[in-house]
Amino acid sequence: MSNAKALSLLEPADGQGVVPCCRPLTERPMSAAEADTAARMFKALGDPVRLRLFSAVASHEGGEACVCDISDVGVSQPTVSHHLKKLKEAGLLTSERRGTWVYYRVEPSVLAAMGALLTQ
Amino acid sequence: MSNAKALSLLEPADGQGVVPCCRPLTERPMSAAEADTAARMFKALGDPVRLRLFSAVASHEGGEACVCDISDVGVSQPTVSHHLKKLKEAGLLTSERRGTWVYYRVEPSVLAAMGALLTQ
DNA sequence: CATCTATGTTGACACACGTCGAACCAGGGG
DNA sequence: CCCCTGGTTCGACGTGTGTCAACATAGATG
Repeated sequence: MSNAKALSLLEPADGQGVVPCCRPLTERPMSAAEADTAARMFKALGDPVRLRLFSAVASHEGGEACVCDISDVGVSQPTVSHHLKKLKEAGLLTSERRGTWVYYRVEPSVLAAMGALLTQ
Repeated sequence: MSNAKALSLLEPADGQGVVPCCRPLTERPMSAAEADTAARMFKALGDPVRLRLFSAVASHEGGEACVCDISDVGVSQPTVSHHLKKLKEAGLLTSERRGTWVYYRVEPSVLAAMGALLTQ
């Protein structure tokens, strides 16, 4: 469950954690490496079910949501679990088990980095 | 070649053209319909080659680029053409033939809408 | 321990996707 | 008219993806 920090758009900060990077993709042509990591995150949001799950977590009060709160998106429960895993692997979400339930929350710096990428 | 206005995140303006819409996906859970159209655009950017092509067009001087200017991304030329078509279908690019060459340019309002979606 | 609820994992399957070579279309010169 | 160059379309092939039912695991609770 350690989330492996994914392959985000983020550079490791000096000591720990991550910092936003990435200037707008309108500024200069992206390199192959940049495109590779960024595409992984866009791809994660490129499925309607995943996008709804991500939005549901992001907009939930307290910045986190239990699976039971957001699993009403029209697909089976295993499918929900599968998509949440994909979002986690892409570095967009983190998860934590507390008692009976598992809570997901968004990785805010990653969201910021993607937003910056699409700024003009 | 009329580009069919795609299924963008954009609402048709009163008279013509499109206007940015879409509040941040952190603001409230996306509906199925919203997620459907937005996911189509994220999906289009979810491939490294397409992302580089898009970035190359977006960052090219004059806001437009001939295919010959950007087709050096490591895949065959038919594949480049295929990806550009996908980006066009997603509403991210438009194309126009002028004489011998075909020029692509980004749909700026769409870029803005996607950026707004990822704002916190 | 037995059992119930909440999630995750596995295996299978149909379909979508990325890629290429070959064939094809559009203009611009000879 | 032929041919060259820039681009798109076609057909095929292997791989990836979304989905589900069935099974497995983690805590809570009796």
